[in-house]
Amino acid sequence: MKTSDFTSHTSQLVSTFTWARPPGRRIYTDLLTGRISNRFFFCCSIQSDLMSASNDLSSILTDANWTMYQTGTMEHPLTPPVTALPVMRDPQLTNIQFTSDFLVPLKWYQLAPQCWTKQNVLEWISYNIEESKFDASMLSMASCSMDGSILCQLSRETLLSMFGPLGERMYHSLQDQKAKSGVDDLSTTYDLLNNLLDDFPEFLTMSGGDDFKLLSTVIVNGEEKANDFGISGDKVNTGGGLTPSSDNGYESGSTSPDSLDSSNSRMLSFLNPSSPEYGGSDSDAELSNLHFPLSAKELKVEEEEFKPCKRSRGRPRKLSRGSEYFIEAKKNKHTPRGSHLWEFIRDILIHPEQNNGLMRWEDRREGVFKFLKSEAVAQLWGQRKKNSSMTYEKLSRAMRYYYKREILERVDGRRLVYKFGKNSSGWKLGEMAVAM
DNA sequence: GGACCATTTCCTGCTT
DNA sequence: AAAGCAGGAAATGGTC
Repeated sequence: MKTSDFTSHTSQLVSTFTWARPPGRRIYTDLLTGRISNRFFFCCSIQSDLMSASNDLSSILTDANWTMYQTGTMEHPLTPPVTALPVMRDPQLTNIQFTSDFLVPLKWYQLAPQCWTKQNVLEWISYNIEESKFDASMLSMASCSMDGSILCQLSRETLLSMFGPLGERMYHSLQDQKAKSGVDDLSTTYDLLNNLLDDFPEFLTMSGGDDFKLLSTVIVNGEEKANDFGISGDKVNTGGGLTPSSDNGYESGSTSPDSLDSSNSRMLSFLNPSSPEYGGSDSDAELSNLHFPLSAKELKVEEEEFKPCKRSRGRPRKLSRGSEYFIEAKKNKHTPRGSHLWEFIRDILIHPEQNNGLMRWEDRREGVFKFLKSEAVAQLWGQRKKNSSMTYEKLSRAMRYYYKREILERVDGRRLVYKFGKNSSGWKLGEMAVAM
């Protein structure tokens, strides 16, 4: 394979390892905040995920719509081949498949469920819906917003609850797929990527910008492996802050398609409620609220549905009836006390080895600091608060409230720069030394 | 159940 | 033009 070939298909490789690109952020956020109908969201969320994964923006959407609309007898595009799983025969290949020239993202039936991306999960759902002629209106939004690692954590009862009449089928389908894939996929994928990067060092430099990010850690049979690709800063963290994943061996990771790179979440697990350090679990609780009452025909996105609808001010209600089950599985306790925004910010700053370039001190002695990745910090804060629609704009409003309480002081004329005030604590070097 | 706190969300206007 | 800042207003979730 030539380097140029590799370059031209980078996004396809990346699609199997990353998801950090947020092209659908606005649409996604607008949906969560009620500006766009759920029906539109269904399409957008799929597209959003796909944009992050591939240059082909339409295939999964096409598949989903195909499923919803199709009444004939054509073969479904997501239908697994009748033949044996092609990829599982080759333990060297996991989320990517080599053809003569390219790297091609694999389908759900070619992967262990634990390795499924959100797209793969959607494909799997789509396939089963089609096979069973299931009415999609029964489906919970929660089922459309998780990746395989989360899916695999769900109990049979949760699946039954989530998929209703289709639950039994989905459960068995999942079990079948698990049984078919006894390969240590991620482990080999990790090694494979390492080898690829050895062979193609250019890859490290062509991933600049915000287009995508490599995973900095990979979970292998319940253990994360640090990325040792030697990249730092915006692209990849070099591996500090590893945390064990959840008990069953699968890390739930971030659940928002537009949110912070899950690697960042792990890097900052000390700040993350899903990490053992916090004892809670991260989830997109709001998503499970969003039952999309769509039938197949209703999936057509009508123009008027794009019009933003005005929503009420303030924080939207979190839970609705019917979603408790999924939330139950994800959420343990309420937010621990003492986890205020300014403390969250402080904790990022005082763990420089783990803050992954999110923020930095401008003047440590004076308590002046700067956001380097404002949206990423906001996303992380959103994860902490189980709020997938958090933005820097909102976070900064909360920050500005601290001026009055003198927890923060204004720093005029400098963007993204704040200063701790006299009512903040725990950031001064002296204080920290005492604390230790 | 209500008061209160700490945000969250939306908004308009302004500045960089 | 886009992003960020400022701050009012209204709303929520959690705690007491």
